[in-house]
Amino acid sequence: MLKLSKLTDYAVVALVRLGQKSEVTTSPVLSRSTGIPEPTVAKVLKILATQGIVTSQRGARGGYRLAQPLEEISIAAVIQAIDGPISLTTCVDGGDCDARATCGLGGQWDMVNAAIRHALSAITLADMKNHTVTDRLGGLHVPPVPDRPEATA
Amino acid sequence: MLKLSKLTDYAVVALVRLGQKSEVTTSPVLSRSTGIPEPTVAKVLKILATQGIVTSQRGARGGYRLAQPLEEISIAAVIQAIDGPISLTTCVDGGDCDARATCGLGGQWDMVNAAIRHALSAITLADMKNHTVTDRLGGLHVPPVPDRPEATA
DNA sequence: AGGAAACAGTACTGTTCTGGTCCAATTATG
DNA sequence: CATAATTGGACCAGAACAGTACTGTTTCCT
Ligand code: FES
Ligand code: FES
Repeated sequence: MLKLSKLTDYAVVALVRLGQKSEVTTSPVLSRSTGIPEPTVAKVLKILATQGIVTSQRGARGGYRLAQPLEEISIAAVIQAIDGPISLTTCVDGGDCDARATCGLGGQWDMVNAAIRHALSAITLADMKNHTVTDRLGGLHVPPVPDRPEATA
Repeated sequence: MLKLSKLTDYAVVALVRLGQKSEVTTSPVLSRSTGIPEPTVAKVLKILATQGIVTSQRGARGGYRLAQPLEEISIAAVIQAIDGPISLTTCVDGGDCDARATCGLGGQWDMVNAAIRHALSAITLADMKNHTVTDRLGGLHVPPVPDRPEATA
């Protein structure tokens, strides 16, 4: 459905909230603060820790902290941390496609894929927090769209 | 994984190949021409027919034909026909999100979502065929990313 | 008219992936 | 040193997806 997992959405929310705290924060605290179920936010933070998005402190009095400021973390980074690499089609980047030889459209998907990746890389968590996404989107608004004839059912 | 279904990939391949034929073409022929397994290409074409992307001719000597020229069919249209609507997060467009009230970042995802949708709408199947995707991509390359917003924390 | 070719629709099955839960390892505290 | 707090990693259930198979309907050719 071309949708990213709910975990990724939660990750963004948790990270933005975490960026507003200056001290190490535990999963339960973030859960209450964001409204995300506690086990889920815990899992998300765990994954983000392995990917280096946040740093973790084990043991009592432990918790999580951002490894980088919000401005340095892009949406794409979060998506890749949770959802895995951004690959629109399975063919890109050496996927095992049966029709690779005969499909005809060579690395065209790679281009589209790279475009999406760039777009998502341009938006940071700070943009999400400050609601300045619209501002950033001016760059990727694709003005030259002459006509958009939808499928006439 | 932020990837669209393999069926969608096949759909694009089949449509491009179909656009190169001027006559009605059958599923088996398209299968041999593209390398996609015959049952799969049949299924894809069936779906595309219901969505009005292609027109079908039943009976012997039947087959499929494009309902519109390749230049008029956008990638987004194909994706929506096969994969369903493009909604990056479940929250957009009235999804049932538990943390809707507390998540803080309001409709920010909607903006990102709309940007992706626009980008995919700007690329047509003809671009895929003619390998002119890179050309179109100039519009959504997001050059203005130089300035990082100041840390408000 | 009869048979063959091709699409239409449905249903089924196997697999993958997501989302969520549980228990073990680790560290500060008293 | 014992305890409590907190992360880390493994595990399991559910859903979504891809692929396949079958039956029915329509149309052309003989
Ligand atoms: S490589 Fe997968 S369809 Fe072309
Ligand atoms: S509405 Fe779903 S996380 Fe904000």
